[in-house]
Amino acid sequence: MTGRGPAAREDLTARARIRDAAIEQFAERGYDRATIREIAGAAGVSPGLVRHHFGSKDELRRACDAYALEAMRRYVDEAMTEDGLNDPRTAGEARDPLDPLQRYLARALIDESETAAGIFDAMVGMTEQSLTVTDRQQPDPPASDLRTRAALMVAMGLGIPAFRAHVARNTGADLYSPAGGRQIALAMLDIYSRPVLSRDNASALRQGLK
Amino acid sequence: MTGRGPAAREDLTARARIRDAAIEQFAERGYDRATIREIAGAAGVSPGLVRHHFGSKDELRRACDAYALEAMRRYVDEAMTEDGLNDPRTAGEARDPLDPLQRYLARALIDESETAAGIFDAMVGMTEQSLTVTDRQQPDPPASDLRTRAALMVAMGLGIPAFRAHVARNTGADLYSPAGGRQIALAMLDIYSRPVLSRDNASALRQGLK
DNA sequence: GTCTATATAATGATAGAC
DNA sequence: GTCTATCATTATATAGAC
Repeated sequence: MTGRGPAAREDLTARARIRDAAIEQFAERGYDRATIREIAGAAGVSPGLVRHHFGSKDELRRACDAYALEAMRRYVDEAMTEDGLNDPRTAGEARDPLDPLQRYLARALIDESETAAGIFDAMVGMTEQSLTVTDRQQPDPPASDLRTRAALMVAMGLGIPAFRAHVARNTGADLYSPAGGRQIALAMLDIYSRPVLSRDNASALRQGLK
Repeated sequence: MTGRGPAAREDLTARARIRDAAIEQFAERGYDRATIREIAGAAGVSPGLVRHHFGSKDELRRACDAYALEAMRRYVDEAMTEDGLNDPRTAGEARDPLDPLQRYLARALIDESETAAGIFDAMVGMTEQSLTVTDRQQPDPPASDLRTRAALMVAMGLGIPAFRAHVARNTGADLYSPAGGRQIALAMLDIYSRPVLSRDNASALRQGLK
C-alpha cells in the first residue's frame, strides 16, 4: 500500500471533490444521466466552477478516466512485484480502494469511453498470461482460442459490478459493503473452483456445435 | 420452434418496424441516447407516428420490454418440455432468435428497466434450480450460499452481451455473427468445463478472507 | 477561485392537416 | 394511419461580476 489513505472529504481541494463526485455519479447513473448540476451539488460547488476546472463535461469524464487508469496501474504495479504476488492481502484488503473504480470502469465501458476500452484490453492481456500458466498445469489442453477465453472471462468478471444492483436485490449482499463483499467473495471461490459442466458434457455439446 | 420465422422488414406493420428499430437502438445506444427521431428514421417513419402508436418514449420502452419478456417466456416454455431438454438444438439454433433480445436485456438492466429486473430474477431462479442438481452430483458440497452463486453466475453470463463490443474488439469475433458465435461458444465450453482455481488454492484463499 | 445569469442546442411532447 | 410544424423542457456551454 502506497502513501496516504483517502483524505477526509473537507480536506480535498474543490477540484478533487468535483472529480470524486463525478466518478460516483458517472458510475451510478452513467455519463448521460449524470448532470453537471448534480455533480456540482454533490461536491458542494457551483456548476460554473466545474467548467472553470475541467472546461466541459467531456473533459471532466476524461479526467475521471485518467484518474481511474492511474489507480489501476498503481495497483497492478504493486501486485506484480515478488512481494505482492505472495502477499495474501493482494487478493484481500490491498484491492479495496479499487472496488469503486471497478464499478466506474464497468459503466465507462458501457458508455464507450476510449480510456476504459484500453483498460479492458490490458485486463485481457493479463488474463491471457495467467491462463497460459494455468493451461500448462492441466492434463488436457483447452481446445479453444486463448485470447477469446481471456476476453470472455474479463467480460464475465465485469458483469458483477455492472449488474451490481440486480445481484444485491437477489442476494441482499451489496458488493461494496464489508459483509456483502465477503459473502460474494466466498461464492466466487466456489464458482471458480468447480466446473459448471463435466468434461463429457462439454465434449457432447462441442459435437452439437459443428 | 413455433410458427413463422422473422418476416421481411417491408412486410411488417409500421408499428412492428418501430418496435424492432427501438429494440435495436435501445440495445445499441441505451435508453437515453436513443432518440425518437433516430428510431423513427430507422423504421422509415416520421417521429409523429411513433407517438401515435406508442404515446411516449417511456411507453415505447415498456412495449419493447414486454416483447422481450414474451419472447423469453416462449423460449423457456419450449426448452423446458421433455422434448426440448433432449433436443441438441435447444443449446444451438433454437436459441438464435433470442440473441438480440439478450443484448437488449443486458442493456435494459443497466438502464434500470423494471421488466428487465424481473427477467433477471427469473433467470436467477432457474440457475438456482440447475445448480441444485449439479451440486448433488459433486462429492463435496459448496460452502457458499446457493442464491448468491446463482445471481453471480447470471450477472457474469450477461457480462458477455453487455461488453459485446469490447469482446469483439479483442477477439475479432462478433457474438452475433455465425462464425464469431461458434468461436465464442467453443471458448465458453472450455471456460465452463474447467475450474479457474484448484480446490487447494480456493481453500487457501478462503482462509485469507476470515 | 468561485458564483450568478444567460444563450444555445437537443429532444420529447403536442396539435392539427391530409 | 401518417406527416409537418411548433412548443416546452432540460442541460450544456458561455460571459462576466466578485
